[in-house]
Amino acid sequence: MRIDELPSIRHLPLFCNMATENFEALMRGAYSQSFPAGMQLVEQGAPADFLFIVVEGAVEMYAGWGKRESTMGVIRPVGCFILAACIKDAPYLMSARTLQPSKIVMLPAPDLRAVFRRDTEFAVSVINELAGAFRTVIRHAKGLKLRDARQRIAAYLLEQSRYADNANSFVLQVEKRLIASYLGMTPENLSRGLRQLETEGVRVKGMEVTVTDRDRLTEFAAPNVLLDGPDPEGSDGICLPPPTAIHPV
Amino acid sequence: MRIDELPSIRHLPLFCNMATENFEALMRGAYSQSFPAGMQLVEQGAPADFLFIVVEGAVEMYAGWGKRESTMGVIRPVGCFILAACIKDAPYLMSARTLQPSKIVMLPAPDLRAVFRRDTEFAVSVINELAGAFRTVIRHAKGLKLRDARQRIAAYLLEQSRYADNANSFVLQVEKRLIASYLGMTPENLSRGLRQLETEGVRVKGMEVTVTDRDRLTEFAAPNVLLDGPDPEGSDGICLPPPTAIHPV
DNA sequence: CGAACCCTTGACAGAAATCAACTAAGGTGG
DNA sequence: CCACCTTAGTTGATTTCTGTCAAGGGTTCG
Repeated sequence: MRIDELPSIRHLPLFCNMATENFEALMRGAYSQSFPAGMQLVEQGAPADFLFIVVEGAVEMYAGWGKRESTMGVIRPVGCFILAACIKDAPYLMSARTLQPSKIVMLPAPDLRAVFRRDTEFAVSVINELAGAFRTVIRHAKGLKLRDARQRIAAYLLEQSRYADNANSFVLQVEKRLIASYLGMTPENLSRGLRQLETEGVRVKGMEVTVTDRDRLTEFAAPNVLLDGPDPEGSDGICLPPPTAIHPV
Repeated sequence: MRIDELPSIRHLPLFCNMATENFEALMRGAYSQSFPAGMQLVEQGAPADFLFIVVEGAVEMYAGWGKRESTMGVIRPVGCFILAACIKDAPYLMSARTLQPSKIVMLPAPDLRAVFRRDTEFAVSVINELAGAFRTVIRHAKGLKLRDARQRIAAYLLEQSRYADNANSFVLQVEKRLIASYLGMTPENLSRGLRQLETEGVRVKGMEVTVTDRDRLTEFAAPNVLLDGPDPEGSDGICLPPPTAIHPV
């Protein structure tokens, strides 16, 4: 475990309130490793031996069933994933692979389970992390069940705009086929949906999104704190990363 | 707070490991109340003032968006709901209403948050509850994204059969329109789906389900621990209650 | 007995997946 | 540097699935 990664991990909501002594104990058992893009880190169904922390790069969480596959989210620095499986000592429900060259820290799950039993502040942090992650997935499930494909796209774009300080122009951070999978549709359908949304106040050209009529788009998507935010509350792999704003000159 | 409900609550995984002193402190602030069927207990968006515990009866968790509504799960005795919102001190993401006359215990959320800070065993129980609930919703979301409607129905019936000790005949515990909503489809579609599944090894007549060809149904549904169980891991309103088996004479 | 309400069925319209073809961009290797 | 290959994205044609609307049967409950 290299020293230079410790501060950024220490600042994670999950670890920032625990006793230094316990944090250091936890980190003594940690591995740090760099992976190329496209490397599978976790296979769903495998025993949860490690908690993963993304220090650099990006990791896609996805789930498979037979030949089908669906993106569940993307983890960016600094965030952790598969916390719940480690706690329950149960098989991972999602697979993970790097989208870019990434630096990953792995904490042995038994150490994790031991530490929150003797560090209340850490236990409280874990509780908050899990409660937030739960709420994020509930929102995701609500979106899938209550909105149709075009409404999900519109709400997603509006949410991305909000993350980019309500900028009217911004750049998508991940491939469209990944966004499509995350939103529960095929890439073809996302493509067509984006085209159709041009009449609802948003134009997309390549990776660049421009909100042309915010009121109209807002009326169409009917965004809602109970479905779209205000903010990602937990990091356990159930949302996509925020975009970068394009600020007008 | 009546004395006679305490033992069953005390036996909940959430409370069974905490210090008696802390449990009693928690219960001193609790209200117990009986409600008729069809009573709305919680409205999504409201501040999370209470943790709810179902002592008798049944409670439906559902979410709405505009005019649409979707069932997220049913809580039966003895189970709790909206734990995550109480912990985050954030608005409820789901509404709740009684399906039957029900006896409900309500714990003030601030008490809850105070107690797990000073009772590590309780904190660990909360962690396990939330981790389980998270995994249950992830499974639900995976099912929605990876399976089509008929496959979801088949998997649901097979899961119900498993809960009924792998009985080949059992009785559904909730209205079909509620099951339909939970599975993310209209009642009409569920009805047609059930009809079509007669060629895949299961027959449904009224509320009674009979598995006529388990191998065939299993092949069709391709059930999987990463999607369907083994068991509900958390109770926070994201699954439907198990059926009762009909044992052959 | 009537009034709801649930469930079912049919007919239809709309949505989404699939299949196929084509473009464009990026990377590789000669 | 260019030819080639791979892959993401788009578009169109088609089929399949799903929701909607409407009607009728059955049940429960007042």
